[in-house]
Amino acid sequence: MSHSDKWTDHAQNVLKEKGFSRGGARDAVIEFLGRQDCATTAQEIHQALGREGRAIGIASVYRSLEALHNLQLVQRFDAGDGEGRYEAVAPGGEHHHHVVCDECDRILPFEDPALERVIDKLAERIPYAIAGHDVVLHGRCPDCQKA
Amino acid sequence: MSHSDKWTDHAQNVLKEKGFSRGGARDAVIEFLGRQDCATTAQEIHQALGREGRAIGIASVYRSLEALHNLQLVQRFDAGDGEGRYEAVAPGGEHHHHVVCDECDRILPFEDPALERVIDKLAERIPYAIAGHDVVLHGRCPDCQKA
DNA sequence: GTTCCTGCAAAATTTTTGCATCAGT
DNA sequence: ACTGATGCAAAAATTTTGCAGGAAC
Repeated sequence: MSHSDKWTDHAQNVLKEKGFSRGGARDAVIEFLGRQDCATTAQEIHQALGREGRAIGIASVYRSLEALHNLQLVQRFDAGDGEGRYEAVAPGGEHHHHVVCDECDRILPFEDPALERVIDKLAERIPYAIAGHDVVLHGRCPDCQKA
Repeated sequence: MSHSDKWTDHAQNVLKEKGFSRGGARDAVIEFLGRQDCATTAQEIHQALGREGRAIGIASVYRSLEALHNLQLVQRFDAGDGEGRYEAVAPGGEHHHHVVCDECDRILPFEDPALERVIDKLAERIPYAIAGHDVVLHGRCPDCQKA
């Protein structure tokens, strides 16, 4: 069982537990998210599924993402362009963050255990019940530095 | 000279250096940002200035924010609701981050030197020229935990 | 006087919602 | 059958853009 299968199964299980009925549109969104290795926008998901011959309504994409986000199965963040980006959250909590090129908008994922430790630690002294976090670095990618 | 005066002056100086002409709308936005202690949305800025009797066009708010952001005088981030939030960036680079309540959207700023150190360190091994960063924690605020 | 800023209105985007219909249970 | 998911279209909200008039230099 691959990593993505693990997440898609987990997501479907949680949805079933919460009393959701299954449907083709949300299944397609879940399957798509399960095989991405970085965040995608709702519009990208919609277009990609359309190209694959599994066209679904854009409203269903948003409704699926909303449901998955409410159940903390997907993480939402904004790379700085006002377009929401979504990605699967592994059940174990392992996850990555993003560096965004301010010129070409290219996004690179990265992970850093020390960063996670520091955030977990500072979360303890904040009076909120912390459920998650996003870190977005901004800068110029190697290609744009050359230019 | 207060902290906010320092930033507004700095911002105006940078704009002048870069060849911008001065104008009432952008002045109002800069003055407003200079006296906020946390991030505000473009719409909030527009409405607040209107209430103060200094109504300016919403387009000018966006154009001012865009110019200030390009010059790295303001930082933009998204609390998770798809509405961009902007705040002044101190010349020295000192800054804070945000915790957002997923239920009531209340935002609390916080700062953590250890977090800054870890981010500066990991930025070294990323092939981007890092210019800034945002950290957004998500959770439930004290009031929403009670409810 | 020339250039840049501003405001208004229109447009473009992203996201949400109403409603009829269809699929899952 | 009943409930919930889906698609389409309309609407809402945010942000961008064109253009004419006015302020800054």
